[in-house]
Amino acid sequence: MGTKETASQKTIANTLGCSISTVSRVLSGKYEKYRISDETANLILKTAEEMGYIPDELARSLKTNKSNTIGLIIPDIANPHFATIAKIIENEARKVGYSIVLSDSQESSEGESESIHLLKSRRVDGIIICPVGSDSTDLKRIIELNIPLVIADRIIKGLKCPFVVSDNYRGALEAVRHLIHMNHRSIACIQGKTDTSVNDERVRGFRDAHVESSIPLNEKLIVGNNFGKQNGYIWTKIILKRNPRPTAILGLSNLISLGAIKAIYENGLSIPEDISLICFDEQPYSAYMRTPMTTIAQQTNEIGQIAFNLLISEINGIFHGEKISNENNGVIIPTELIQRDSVLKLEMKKDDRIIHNFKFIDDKQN
Amino acid sequence: MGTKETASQKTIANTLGCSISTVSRVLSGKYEKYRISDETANLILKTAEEMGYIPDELARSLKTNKSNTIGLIIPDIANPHFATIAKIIENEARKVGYSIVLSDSQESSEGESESIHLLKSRRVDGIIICPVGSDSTDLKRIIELNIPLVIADRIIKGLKCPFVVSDNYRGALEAVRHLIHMNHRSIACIQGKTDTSVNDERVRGFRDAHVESSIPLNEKLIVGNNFGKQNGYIWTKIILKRNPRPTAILGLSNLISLGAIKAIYENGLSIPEDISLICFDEQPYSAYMRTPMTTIAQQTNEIGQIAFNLLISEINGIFHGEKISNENNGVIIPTELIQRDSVLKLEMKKDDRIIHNFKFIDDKQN
DNA sequence: TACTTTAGCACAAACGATTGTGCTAGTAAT
DNA sequence: ATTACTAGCACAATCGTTTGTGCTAAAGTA
Repeated sequence: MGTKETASQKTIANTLGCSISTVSRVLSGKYEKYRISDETANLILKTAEEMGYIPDELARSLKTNKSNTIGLIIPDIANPHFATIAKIIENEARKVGYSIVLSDSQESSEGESESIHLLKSRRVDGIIICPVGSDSTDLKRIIELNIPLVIADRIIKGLKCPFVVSDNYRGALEAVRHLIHMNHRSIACIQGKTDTSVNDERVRGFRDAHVESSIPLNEKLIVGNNFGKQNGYIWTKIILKRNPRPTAILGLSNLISLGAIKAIYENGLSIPEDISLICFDEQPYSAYMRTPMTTIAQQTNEIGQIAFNLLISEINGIFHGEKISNENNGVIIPTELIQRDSVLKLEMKKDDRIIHNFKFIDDKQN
Repeated sequence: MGTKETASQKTIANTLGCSISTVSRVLSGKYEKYRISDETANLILKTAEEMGYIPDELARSLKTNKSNTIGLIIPDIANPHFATIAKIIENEARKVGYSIVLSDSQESSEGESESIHLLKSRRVDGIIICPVGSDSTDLKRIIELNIPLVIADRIIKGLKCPFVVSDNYRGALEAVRHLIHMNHRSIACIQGKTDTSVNDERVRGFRDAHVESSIPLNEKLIVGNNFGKQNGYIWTKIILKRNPRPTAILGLSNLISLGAIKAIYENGLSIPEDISLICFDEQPYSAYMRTPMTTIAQQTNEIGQIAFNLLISEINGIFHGEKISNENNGVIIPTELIQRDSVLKLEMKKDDRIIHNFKFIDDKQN
């Protein structure tokens, strides 16, 4: 029971007795170029308004070969970090007339492949992806098809495509430096999903901070395998049983840290008196925890903003025939260590005194 | 420099010397109905594979008048509550072949109008909206156009359209009952954006809880005007100066409560010894705050799930010519009070003893 | 042999827009 | 009066699909 048939240029042309092309030119504002009289133009504009004309973007895209749509693939949109990135991208995109097709890959490679396929079908003008793993075959295919692509939040090595990430290496490095500065010598690292750049860079920072201070690194203190709360909980439980117990934990994600906190409290210990904790990802509540958390903050807004800008450059570049992307247009955003109360300054033993002679590692990335 | 021209049915037909229609029928799996020989079919399938054929959903949609796309309008995708809803909807949608076009209305009516217009242009098959205000003109127009619509998380009165919301009234009612049960008699309510159903229902619950227990309600203790952190902070600061100071605060959003907590600590007070606090929205960190929070949890996943199911029903209903929506297919999801440590049991004065004779209000909604 | 049936496909018209080109009538120029 | 412009629009192809219908040749029937 269609109350109103939706008006098309055709309907307008028919009721007015003029041709579709005239209607099109008026409605798209190009009526001067094609010398449509003001009279006709106004008439068309008026009836279009009256009939509630809404341009069909699908038809338009089909003809112009531009969908004004960008695909966004996110591993978990419920994660505030990604949600923030998505928000910025959506807001920026809308300002310049793009819509966002959102895909949640659910941290799985299959989901990611599926999403990519979907977006290709929908002929998006470009794709921003926070990739799930380190496999680049799908992404390479996108590039081969000349679909503008930018990678956000995580790096995939060997892929010629612009990217933007936090300086995860330096973030971890500085966090551990701080721990060492507070005289911690036995630091556990609960990591996230291995083989992702985010995780591996953070672990690398963790390692190098030990190396530069000549602190022996106990490999058995690098544990865990995903970014979730469970992982943090389980491994903290295990670590707390170690003898001697580490004096500090570096949690490589916000959720990991939440799990760690749960385990610590469950065991009747307190932070930072019994064990210190630093976690990645500043959150609105970080300051309001039982003990306010020392965190490594990422500039999430900037990541979103830059990802979008990079994509627009790609789109325009490709659109004008010049492919501008190369390996060098990657952007690395610094992190910031926010010190609160979750790290305790330990008493220093005499023979440990040398350790403050940091041999600062020259940390080159990319 | 197009390395590969993208293959269309036309290209396939040309290289094979057969007609486009045959290709189409084979690729869409309807070749039996049209008696295409297995030989031809296999040949087409094979070359389609080889040429890397990807169906053009735009063209398909144009022809079939079905975009397999649903529009999702969210006031703030960075808010975990909405992000969770979005996630569920995306995941469910994908299972049945729909893509999501995401719009963030940024809590503004203009943003919302803009989004709606955009989605109409893109010929989405249906829209799920978490509306920003109480204005229904845009939404009415959607319904007039016969575009399937469902409203999630917030209600708009007088709109004939399926919806799903939390039982905000009962959530607040039970929270305040609990407070009263713990002998609080002077309870402040820091509210969110007025004129939204979420807020107004919660305030109504707040009021009725007083009424049913015959507790005098001090209107001056209902303060605030948006769901943000600032609002919670500012009004808590003000309230703490009141004399006598209220013994408890009901925060109508998670962020409001975070602001309230900040203000309370800043003033050197503690929770719950100096003042009790209950907040809406359970969060992953609620249990790990300085004092674990008593919260009113919403079943966010269910909201998303049901919103999606309602939309699919609408889409299928309309698609088959029968409009099934009416005022009665609204779904209300119960909330759950999660008791932790942020509410203190007060000593009861003698003359207050009657108050436990709850005249339970018969709370009918919609 | 002549006629009907059926398998197997091609033709062409849509869907709603864009855009190069062509056509007509009025005005200006010679 | 003829030619030359120009203003103002219409025609028709095209984007990549889908789908109703029509056509041809081989097979079956009488």
